[in-house]
Amino acid sequence: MAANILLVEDEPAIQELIAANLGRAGHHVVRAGDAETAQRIVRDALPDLVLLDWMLPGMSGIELARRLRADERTRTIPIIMLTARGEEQDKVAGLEMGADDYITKPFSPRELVARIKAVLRRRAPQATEDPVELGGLSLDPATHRVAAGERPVTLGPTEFRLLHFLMTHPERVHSRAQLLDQVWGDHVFVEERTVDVHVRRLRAALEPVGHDGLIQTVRGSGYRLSAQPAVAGV
Amino acid sequence: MAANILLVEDEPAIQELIAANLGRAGHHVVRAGDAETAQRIVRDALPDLVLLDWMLPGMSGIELARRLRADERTRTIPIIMLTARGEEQDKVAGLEMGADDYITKPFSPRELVARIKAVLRRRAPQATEDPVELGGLSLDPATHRVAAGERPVTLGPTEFRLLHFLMTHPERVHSRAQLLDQVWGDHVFVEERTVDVHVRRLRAALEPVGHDGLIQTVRGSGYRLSAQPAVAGV
DNA sequence: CAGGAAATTGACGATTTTGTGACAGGTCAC
DNA sequence: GTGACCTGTCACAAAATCGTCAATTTCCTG
Repeated sequence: MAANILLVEDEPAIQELIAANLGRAGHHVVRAGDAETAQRIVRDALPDLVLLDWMLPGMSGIELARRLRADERTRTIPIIMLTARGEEQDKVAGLEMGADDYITKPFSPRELVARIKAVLRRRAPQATEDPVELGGLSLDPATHRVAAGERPVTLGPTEFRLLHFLMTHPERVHSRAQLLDQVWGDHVFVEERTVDVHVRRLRAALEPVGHDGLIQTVRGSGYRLSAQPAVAGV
Repeated sequence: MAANILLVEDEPAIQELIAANLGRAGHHVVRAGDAETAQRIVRDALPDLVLLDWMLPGMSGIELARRLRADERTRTIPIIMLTARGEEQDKVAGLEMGADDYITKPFSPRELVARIKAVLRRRAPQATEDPVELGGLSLDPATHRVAAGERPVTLGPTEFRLLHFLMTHPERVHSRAQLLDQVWGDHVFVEERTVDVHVRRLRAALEPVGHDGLIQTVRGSGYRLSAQPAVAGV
């Protein structure tokens, strides 16, 4: 249950206190004093969870949260907000922004650790930065490129993440609900049928480069990416 | 995705509101106004999930949660806490107690339904995920594939579940009623003859790949899957 | 060997699930 | 601004699957 946690907090004393407690709980903590630094660290280190103070000098916490949610690589990283008492409207804004939880200062270390545990438990591990290759189709998270042999494939952010997940978990059938969890993140509320639409868009992008049978429909269950054809004819 | 949900809430108005929303989402809701009643219902009905208000007359929600976690049979039933704003310390206790999630009042029906779905989903992966192999026939729930040696077999969802059940319970005779319970679910109302039809469809799919005698009819009793020939005679 | 119960089979309409095209908002770079 | 994406949701079309029935066939009993 140990995790890499990025702590974004401008007050040194509080930063120290929290870091000490998280360290004692077995987590590895990286700290940032402002949102800009935090943003860079997130991109570089892709932590498992971000503990985010709402009141920051410069870019606000809420703005940082928005940006993390806007970037497809960081979209699914859980965020826990730290808010001062009485900033009710901020909480609402934060939750709408896609924060997974919030905690009001002052809080007990015990509570903080418990919430982190709960949030992490909700999320399945995934997302590597390594390039993936499968049946002539290659995808590189770092450069954000997809290619079928020589020919490049252009995808929207969501289709890219969807394909990335499918390629890193091939052969297996994924229900629409699981795909929503893994690709969209479990804090979003979207219709399951939305998955169908994105699968269709992905198929449409893959078909002209000769990968039409790649994503298969398993009726009643979900979708599966497989190099093998769904049925071997004859 | 429909589930049996136990709602533990003492305030009639809220109880009504939540129950209505869950009902609309396709869940079957049983209600309890206090922890003692709830405890009895859990033991009798073993619901799929417990929605538990923290503030209850008599035994508190937290105490109920503790007892559910202490009992072997109820230990794995997911619990979602309903808390009022500001009951911070209770949340901590609840999460440490093993609640799977919590939601703060007031909440939107949509969010509640979404969280329930998420929790049930996480609980979903069962031990039924293991591949089965029997007499040259293999079935893998994870990839949703069936193959006789090299040759793939295509099945509809119901035939797939039927074959899965038969392969995990081979050499035993199952009555039509038992098969309906196990494969269709014990709540559906379908004719027993329907089982015959699906057995036939399954046989039809298995026969071209050399597994014709696999599913045997036991006249007057039901069906049996066996690698052994039906009769030793002749 | 006849009678009848039990099981198989083919057909068919109803239902469920998935594919598709369109559309209204929203975001972002210019 | 504004125009080029991207997204999530619909409504409808297309396809696959389901459950039931009635006609047959099989099999046991007496």
